[in-house]
Amino acid sequence: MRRTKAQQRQDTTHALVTEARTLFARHGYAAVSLADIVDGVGLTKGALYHHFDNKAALFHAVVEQVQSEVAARVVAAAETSDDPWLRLTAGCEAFLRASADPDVQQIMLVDGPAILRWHEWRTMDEAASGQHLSEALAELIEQGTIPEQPIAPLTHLLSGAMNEAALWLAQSTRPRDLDDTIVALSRLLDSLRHPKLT
Amino acid sequence: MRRTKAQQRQDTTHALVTEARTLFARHGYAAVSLADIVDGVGLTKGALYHHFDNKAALFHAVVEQVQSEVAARVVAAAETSDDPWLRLTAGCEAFLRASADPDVQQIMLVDGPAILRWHEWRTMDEAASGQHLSEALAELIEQGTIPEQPIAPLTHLLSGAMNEAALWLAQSTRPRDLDDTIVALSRLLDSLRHPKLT
DNA sequence: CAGTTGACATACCGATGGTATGCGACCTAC
DNA sequence: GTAGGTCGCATACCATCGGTATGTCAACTG
Repeated sequence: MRRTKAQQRQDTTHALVTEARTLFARHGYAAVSLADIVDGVGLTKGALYHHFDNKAALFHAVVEQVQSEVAARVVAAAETSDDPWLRLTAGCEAFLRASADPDVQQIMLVDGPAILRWHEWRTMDEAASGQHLSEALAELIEQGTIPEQPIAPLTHLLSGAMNEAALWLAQSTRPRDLDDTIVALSRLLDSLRHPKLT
Repeated sequence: MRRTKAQQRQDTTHALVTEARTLFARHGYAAVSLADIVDGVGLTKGALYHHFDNKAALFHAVVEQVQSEVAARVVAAAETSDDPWLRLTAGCEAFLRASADPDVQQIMLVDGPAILRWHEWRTMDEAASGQHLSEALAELIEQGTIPEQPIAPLTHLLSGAMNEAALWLAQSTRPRDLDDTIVALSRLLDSLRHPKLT
């Protein structure tokens, strides 16, 4: 049962992040104490503070994990097609479905902006799923599918729309709501490549 | 200096809510202690707990105040016209401008969903600005300006888009971003009444 | 194998949200 | 108008929690 130090370090940090993720997702950041987390892994606060600067730093690691998983699912969905437009719509739909996960809900969308100050949260979100969204939009503009326009505002409008929709869907009881939302989102996206007739 | 008890009660609660709002908006909910709040008003925690069940209840009252102000501004903007479509767009634009207020930012959009559990926050937001949005959409469907479709998903998509856009605009340095966002939002809204040509 | 570093545990502290209780000003009933 | 009750608030206190200081034993390094 001899373990190398590097492996031991990786094991404990991973265990802490995993346990923290479970508790944060279930009860919310504020309602989870560090004692709850370390007890669940059979460690003490000394171990936690050896690997993380403070509670927020541990939460940061959890958010990184969750966001990377969401980003992976979005990318996987987008890569199923070569057509930039289909990649955009597929990515958006994949994001909505991924956000149905309660972990994503509470950690990424509810506690994330409040615990990490909003700017830091935005930076992380940008680096994860937001990145692909703005890239997809840029590509569509470049190839002339949607008209020339500033990308940043559009990215935030769409990203915010999907975030809020995901939160709403989480507590919705009617299964139809998910489909209705995807349809409504598709309509909005479609409007980009069928600009209004003036 | 005799005050009736009812007035005294109203005065102190109002003072507490006002002071709490200032501090919550400036430093965020978690960073403000109850001692900070009562010191600023010249009272003690005893007074606070006589009027509010706990810290979250005080925050709830603050959110109610902020949301009612935002709703008032939205309604005022919407009432300038009789045309349902103009009332929708004017309301949306007014919401975006109202959300530029740092109080609205931090309290309503960042801390709100995390402190009040999301469902409660959503209920309050629904009762305030969200109400007018869905009513406006319903009216437009009824009069045939936009096609028949489920209202709830659309409401949440648009509401989320504006919330996120407001947060982004708050830390944006370029003044043009606000105008660009309003334009982009108008495009999305316009797509509702100029459905895609199939 | 000696000395150092790293991975934790233990013990402790200050701050903070929350509670129990006491007191004086106001209000009501007679 | 005054006695008893209620209300508005202060004081004192408690438990918990995030964070720190320090000790200890295993693992690495020369």
